[in-house]
Amino acid sequence: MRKRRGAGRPTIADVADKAGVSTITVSRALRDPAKVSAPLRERIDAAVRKLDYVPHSHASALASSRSNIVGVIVPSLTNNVFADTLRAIYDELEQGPLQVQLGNSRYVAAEEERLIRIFLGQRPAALIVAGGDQTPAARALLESADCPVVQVMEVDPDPIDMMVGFSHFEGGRAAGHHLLQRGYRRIGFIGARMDPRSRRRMEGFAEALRSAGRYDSELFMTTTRSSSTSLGAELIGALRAKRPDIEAVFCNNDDMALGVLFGCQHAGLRVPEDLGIIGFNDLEMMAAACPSLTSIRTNRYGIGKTAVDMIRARLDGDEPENRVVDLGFQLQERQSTVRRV
Amino acid sequence: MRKRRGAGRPTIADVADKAGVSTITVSRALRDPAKVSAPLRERIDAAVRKLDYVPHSHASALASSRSNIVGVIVPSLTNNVFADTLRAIYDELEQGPLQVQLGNSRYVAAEEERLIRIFLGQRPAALIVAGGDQTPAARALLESADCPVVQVMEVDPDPIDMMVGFSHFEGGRAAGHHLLQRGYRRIGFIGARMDPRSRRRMEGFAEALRSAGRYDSELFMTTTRSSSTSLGAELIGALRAKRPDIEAVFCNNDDMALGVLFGCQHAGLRVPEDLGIIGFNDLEMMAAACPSLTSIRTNRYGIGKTAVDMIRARLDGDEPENRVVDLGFQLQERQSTVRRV
DNA sequence: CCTTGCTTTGTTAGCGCTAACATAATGATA
DNA sequence: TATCATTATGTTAGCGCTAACAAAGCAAGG
Repeated sequence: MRKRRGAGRPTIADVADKAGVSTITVSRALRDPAKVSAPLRERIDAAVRKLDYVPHSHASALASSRSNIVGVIVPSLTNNVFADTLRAIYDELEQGPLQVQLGNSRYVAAEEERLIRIFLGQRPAALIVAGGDQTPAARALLESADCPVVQVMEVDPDPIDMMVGFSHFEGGRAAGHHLLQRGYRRIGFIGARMDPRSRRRMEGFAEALRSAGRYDSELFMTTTRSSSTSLGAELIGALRAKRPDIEAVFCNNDDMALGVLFGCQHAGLRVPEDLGIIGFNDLEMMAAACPSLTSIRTNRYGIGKTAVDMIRARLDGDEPENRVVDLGFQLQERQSTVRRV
Repeated sequence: MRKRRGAGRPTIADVADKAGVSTITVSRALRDPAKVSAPLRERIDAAVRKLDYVPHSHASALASSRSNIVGVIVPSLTNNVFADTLRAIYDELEQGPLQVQLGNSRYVAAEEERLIRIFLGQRPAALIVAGGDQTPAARALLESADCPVVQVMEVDPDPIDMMVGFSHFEGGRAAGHHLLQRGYRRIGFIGARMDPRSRRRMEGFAEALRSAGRYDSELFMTTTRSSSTSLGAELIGALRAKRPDIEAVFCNNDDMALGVLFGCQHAGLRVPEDLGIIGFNDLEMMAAACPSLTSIRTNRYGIGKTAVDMIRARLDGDEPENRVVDLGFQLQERQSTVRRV
């Protein structure tokens, strides 16, 4: 006789045998208990426990053309910003049967497209992608995907499907207004990586300065190198070498801002007296730093939570009220921008 | 007639038709091209490209009882330590067909066990789990898993299967020796979370002090709260309130160490003159800080890379030379422990 | 009592792929 | 040339689950 394959773990048929029902009844009892009468449900649950049965997710996915996988594509694993959002997604999905599959696009659009292709090949239950700057091909793929798609971290009037985040442009503008209001005049910008979101922050910031007649492109310094604390220290050094008269600087994220602070301390400059500093994201360390650092607080955890809520709603058949949710930001004013007059 | 299901994307049968071969030949051409003659291979490749065929990973997993999923279970998503290791895993696996499935146990052993169960239900190609402190049930599950299992971040003479990391006990001991060698006498410890690895660091540290007759339990302060920069500042404040004579402190990680530095700065204490500080992990910011912070450098990226290498070797049928790889650590001495005599 | 409509359970036939076995084609050897 | 070993391809039967349809059970209404 031909050998049987697999034969390791108990299958739904074993559970059905033990409970004295058909396999489809077991299937229903596990996926939608309301569809099965109480006594059968109990017998089935008992059999499941006794056999230590774990449904074979691949078989389920194949039979139903729908997996329990939520694909998540982020551009970085080491960036705390995404870590918080990811943590929220994991926390939220933990309750249900959905599993996260995480992809790292490393800020490369082509890589993101490749990941979208792979994920779609697995018929995911839903997809979460960071940002709104997909390649046209990637966007087309996502638009024709027959599952909910949530773009996170940004807002845009024209989402692929659903979207939750905030306006980076407005965040940058708020940073600019804050420094102007504090009386700073020669105001600069330091930006690393300069992905599309950082660029929009910079544009909003420049816009604020421009509308006050304070925009000076010489005080803007950017690089495509990835952001880090030491890079922040390095760039403020370079910027001050070129323009020692700079009074305040907006950093495209908090790591850079912390680096600027360290750079000032190493150079013997006082913050905020000699240089005002404002960061972006308001990571936990910003409040602890000495002096504490002003930043634009963003609700990264809330973004992840909302994304999952939107997916859940859609999977339950409800249409979310708004396809685009703006979670906003708050300016957290701290010592690093308190200018003595 | 009964409706057909699925019917969306092209299947392997479509490719086989187009190339004029059988499905199994297509299957072989895709998985192991050497098994198929060159002309057929080319016809098949052309058909794959023309149809934009993506293999259905669930069907493959079901048929072969083996998925292309590498399950990774870490206790935290926001801890930079794991982020670096994860990044290495993603970087390495990107080349091949293997996909990462990431689980977050949040430092809860029962949650880790649950995740192991779920992952095993998917017949993963391999599993990577953080640390060596699984519950007995979890350990039993992993021992009977018919796939490679790598425990990362630690070393232990008795691995479940394979292991790569370093000795936290020795790391702690090195920190202790360093402070002693620098002439510090009243030496303390600050630890948050106090997961098993932090505890082993503390034990190694205490061992070093004890062997020099310098161990003073009053100078050790721990909490189960999760570590953060502000918590570091808070704890050093509490410790100094109790024992103003403390001269140096080892922190169970770098976030705490940075917080201790900030706490000292807020309190007007000089580092290292009034207090020496040494951290653990040597995150990027440690070198940039002012003063720069001494730390124990660990090779987190290397751990992830090595874990994948070990898995690859095993899947290729080779037995790795060593089932336990110790990647060690280096003491990075910086300004925060330079004591003037 | 039968009909109607609902709920609960079962039967059957795949989902798309690959393991195992079968066979044909090729080359090497006696 | 016949025989055997090897390689290249094909046939068949599932992997474990669920969609679609079928049927049985039950209550309410006429």
